[in-house]
Amino acid sequence: MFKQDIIKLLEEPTSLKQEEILNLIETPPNSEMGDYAFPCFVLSKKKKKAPNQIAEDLTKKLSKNLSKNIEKVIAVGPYLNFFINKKELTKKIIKINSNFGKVNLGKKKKILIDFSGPNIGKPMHIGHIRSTIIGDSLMRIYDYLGYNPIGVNYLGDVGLHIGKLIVAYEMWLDKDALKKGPVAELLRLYVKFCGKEKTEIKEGMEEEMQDNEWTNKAKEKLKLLELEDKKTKKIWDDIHKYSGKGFDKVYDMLNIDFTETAGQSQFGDRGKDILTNALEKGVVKREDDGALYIEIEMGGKMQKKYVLRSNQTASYITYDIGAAVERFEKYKFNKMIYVTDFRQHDHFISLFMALKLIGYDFADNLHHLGFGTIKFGKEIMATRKGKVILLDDVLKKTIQKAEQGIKKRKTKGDAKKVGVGAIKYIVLKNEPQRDVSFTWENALSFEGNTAPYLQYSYARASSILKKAGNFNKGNVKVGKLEKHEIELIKTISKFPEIVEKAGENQNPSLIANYSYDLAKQFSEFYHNCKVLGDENEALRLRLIDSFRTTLHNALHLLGIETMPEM
RNA sequence: GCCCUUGUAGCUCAAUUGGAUAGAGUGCUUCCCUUCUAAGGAAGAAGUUGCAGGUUCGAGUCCUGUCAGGGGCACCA
Repeated sequence: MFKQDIIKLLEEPTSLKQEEILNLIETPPNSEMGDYAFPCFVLSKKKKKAPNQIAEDLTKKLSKNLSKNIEKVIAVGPYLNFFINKKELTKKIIKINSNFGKVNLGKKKKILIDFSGPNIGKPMHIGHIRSTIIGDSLMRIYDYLGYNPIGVNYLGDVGLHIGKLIVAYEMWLDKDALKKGPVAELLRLYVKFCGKEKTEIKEGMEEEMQDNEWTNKAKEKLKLLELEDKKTKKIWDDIHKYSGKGFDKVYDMLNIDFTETAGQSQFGDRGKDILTNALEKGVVKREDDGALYIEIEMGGKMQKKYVLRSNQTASYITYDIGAAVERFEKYKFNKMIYVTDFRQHDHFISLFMALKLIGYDFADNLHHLGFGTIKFGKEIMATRKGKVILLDDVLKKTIQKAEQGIKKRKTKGDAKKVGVGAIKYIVLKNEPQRDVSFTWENALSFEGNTAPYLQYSYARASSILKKAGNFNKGNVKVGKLEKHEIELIKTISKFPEIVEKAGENQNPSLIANYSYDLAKQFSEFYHNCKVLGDENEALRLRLIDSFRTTLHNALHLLGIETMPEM
């Protein structure tokens, strides 16, 4: 929080730019050494002096004109260590309000985030959920940073899996089951179809290349759908409707909203138009058999990227081109982030290049945030084989476990908030691009670095404030501070820069890790500093209140809810 | 074959974007509920950061090579 003071102090004597200094400033390994540190190595070349000597010289210079917020500077070897004025920091921290962490960095610029995008007909499993939860968290982070985030849910409603589902729907649908549990019934149909199909697959044969009775049936249905055959269309609409119900239930439970939900199928025609125009301009070329392609540089070589099939039907990239252009026209976004599995990375790179070549300059502002796979045991989940862990089941179990805990301690906690929070946190605490393994043991663990631990520390803080009743919210005298108080205050003060960094790096895990650090600092404080009845009660109540606000905001950015008791 | 990505404590992950003694959780061995919620706190054991070179004041982090896992290279999505 007082970094600016240090930068100002260093600017003149080091003749470095403010930004350079900011990047160099770091935190010493432990707080007895100082609160901020400036390493002098960079200066040693310029000044042709040993860094240790420079540190000492600077100490003498700076000590003369320290600001109110900086108490002391000392040289420790080649480092210049600053001690901030803890009383001043404390005064600031106890004054924070619910806006703490918000900053108008984005100036209302529009960021469109494409996330979740489940395939209709397939249930959401613990693998899909990563895009959903990361995307939602990014929305919240950019909102805090003063951007205007737009969330788009791009439903996968085209492709061979739809054809398969239609075949299965016609043959084996159990209507009652569909009404009772649409998601489960659609999954049953899909798995049954794939089971039949599988028995006919010859070893080593790729799915699309297959020429077996079942796959052909599915392709047949797709063709009918494209020709707008009424009966087929009706089934497709049903699948849309029923799986939509399943999705809504999940989004509702997870408390996730979208600005817009749109099926991929809506953008095929637009994509074709764009490509036809580009063909006239010569950017897109036609193969003898009628397929359209665009030449893209990949890995140093020019490669053909097909954008329309020879039978003139749209492929994945055709839809995406249409969708990107329509979105840009509709929202005039400054930036768009696609949040999907990292396996699609090459696809998005080609998409961006294709758009750029066709002449859309907004292509420069498109990003792909690819995240790793969720593995269960050693295997990746495959819906096809029915080898899925349904999100529904995971949530049900965690909520149940939370209920037991609440019952045991006879408090008023909200089991749903605890269970949902636990799952979100598991997804968010890891860096997006890494693969993560899902284990039931982790999902049901509520101790240590977990959301329930964070919520628990919030509840404890709330409990103290409740017992205190009305407390002084005006000026409080700040006396001598104890070690645990100082650590907590310092951790709270870091929150705003963590939010910025998370936005910059499109990485919610930074906030998750920070939240844990914050809660841990509070727990240590809680065990070491008595609040009620203590001579520092007034100040400590204010401090707890600030802690609670900060943790609440941090968890809000992760989409995790808090409660006063649990 | 080409390209991307990951390798850190038994397990799951951090490490201030190149900085000071690589930290947490979990599991294991102990201690603390007459004290603001024990979903908690304290202490201990546990590491050649896959391996080998290089770059420099300094490398878990950057470069090269190598080994191992995962993925991509379709007119599939």
